[in-house]
Amino acid sequence: MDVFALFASRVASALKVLYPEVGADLLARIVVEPPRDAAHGDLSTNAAMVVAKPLGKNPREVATALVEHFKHDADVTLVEVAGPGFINFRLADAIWHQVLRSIAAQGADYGRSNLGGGEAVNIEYVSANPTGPMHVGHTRGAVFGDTLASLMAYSGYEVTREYYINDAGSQIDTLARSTMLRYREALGETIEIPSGFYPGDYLVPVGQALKAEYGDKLLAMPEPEATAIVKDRVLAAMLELIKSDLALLNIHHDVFFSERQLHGQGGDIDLTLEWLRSKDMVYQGHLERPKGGDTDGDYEDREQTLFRATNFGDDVDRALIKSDGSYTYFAADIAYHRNKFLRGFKHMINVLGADHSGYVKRLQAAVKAVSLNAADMDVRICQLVRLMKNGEPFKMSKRSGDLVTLADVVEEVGADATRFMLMFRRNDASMDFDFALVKEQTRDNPVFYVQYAHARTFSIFRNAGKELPALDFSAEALKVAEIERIVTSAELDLIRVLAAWPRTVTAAAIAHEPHRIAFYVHDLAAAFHGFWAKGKDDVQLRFVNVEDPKLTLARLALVNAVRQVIVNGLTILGVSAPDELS
RNA sequence: GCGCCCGUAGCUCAAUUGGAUAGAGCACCUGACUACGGAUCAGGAGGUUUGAGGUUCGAAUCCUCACGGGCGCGCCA
Repeated sequence: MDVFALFASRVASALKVLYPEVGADLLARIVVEPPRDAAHGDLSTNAAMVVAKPLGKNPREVATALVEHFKHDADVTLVEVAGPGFINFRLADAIWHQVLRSIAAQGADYGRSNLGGGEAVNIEYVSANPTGPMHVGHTRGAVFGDTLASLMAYSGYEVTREYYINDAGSQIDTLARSTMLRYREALGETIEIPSGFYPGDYLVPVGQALKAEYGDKLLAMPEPEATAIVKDRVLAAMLELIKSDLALLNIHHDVFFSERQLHGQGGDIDLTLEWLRSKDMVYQGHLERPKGGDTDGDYEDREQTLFRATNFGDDVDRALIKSDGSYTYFAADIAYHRNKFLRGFKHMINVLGADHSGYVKRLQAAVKAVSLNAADMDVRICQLVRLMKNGEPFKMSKRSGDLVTLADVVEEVGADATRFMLMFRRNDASMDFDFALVKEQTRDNPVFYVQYAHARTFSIFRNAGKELPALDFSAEALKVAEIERIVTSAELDLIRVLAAWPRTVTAAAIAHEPHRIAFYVHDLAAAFHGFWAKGKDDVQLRFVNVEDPKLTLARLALVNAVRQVIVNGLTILGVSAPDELS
């Protein structure tokens, strides 16, 4: 049950009765939301202000008519016009009791919606080059993408989590050559790693595995043949490395899409270019010298094959074929996104790092072109994460191959804290990640704070079992608890927070902003801790009342609802909800 | 030079996507432990939302221009 959605439909039908001429487009702009200031009421709507102008009426006049209408609604105890034409509602306790019952009935599904209507959405995230282990820079996008995927799935979308493997570029040749050196090293040679090669020692085991499998036979082979073998082996090894890094954060993709499979004669890129040509989206032309960017001085004015990206909102048209005749990275990417579209995805989301912000427009142009505007592409940019320790920037070693890795971070602070902290911030602003803070078990640390709230619900049940050993508080018993006994404003306020969960999820899913889930869960934890502490001042507010088992049961139902919603939120975030903290 | 993102309390961040008096935590000050684990809570103080215009019933949010910070710019990937 979503109280806000319920009243949104009541407001809409009231308007239809009062002003039949109001159209659907206008109704769609009406929102029913909690007022910023709780003193204004439980619900607030802008309906009168939205509708007044097109009707040629005064907002307060419309508001007054609506207020009259809602005076007959049994669920409303107070309704009034405020400010320029807001309508504020105060709801009857019975509504909040219904919310509590619906949480008990729906359990893990409380908050789940059919917003997406089962439509397929492709979410591509991480897509780090398969040339080594994941470093900390990849971590934010990985967590963001994975959480967004869970959020969308929870909101009724058919989600595919996808990873694009950039295994076709020249960096892979370099990777293969670097691995070849490690292979020679495994055979006993003394090696020196030239600059430009990958120096990381994660390639050592790959070289050893090649020795174990081939002995020294690779040295005797013609180079192209040996390179092909090494490339296959090292790519597979790097992919396993990345998968195991991601697994540390419980991140698992459904599809690993190889760029290599797009290349080759008659491959997707060939077919895509052919298709683009048939739609007149490709031409031969010249590109302007990049302003201020031609640092190498290797710009050469020549005629080349260009994609009409400007027709789809990009700043300039983009090259598809390099001077050596091979395809550009972007050409492959167009083919890749056409592939996504042909697989049935009309909604695509790409999660990229800040260093790819310049790529957004052309990516969106590509999707518009290959789908003839039938598909949409949202690109979410995750800004940089600055590692901190005790308020000081965490200095990373400049020695290459010695970056802070994802695995380092998880080992240091754990998967839960890593995930939660990275989601406790909008994605489009840079953030500080303080190692020391995340390990503290205090109020300062939001991960701990939320998990403690969850653990506290369990301690309350444990205590209830001790104080009222005869009381049955199984799930079945809680479902038939006398919820009506819950009447104090402190308790009802807590239910009000619980009632906001469904609309929080929906709004977050529409905006593609999973961080809102983290903030909501934190708010709920605060409300719960606050209520808990009231029991210290006022014994009557304690959850367990030995003299009144029925009231106790009703309050345990409230505690259980809080527990359930925290779990629902943490599940989307991919953070565990422990029963007790050590 | 151009594009994208950001600029909110001393610090780290929110703000229901255009809503009412801009809110939390930290730090600072004051209070609450014979305890449903106080690993918490209640309260105080702290703001010209970088600046200047504009749009409208209404702006931190949208538009324009400055200023400051970050990331980019190509036939790289």
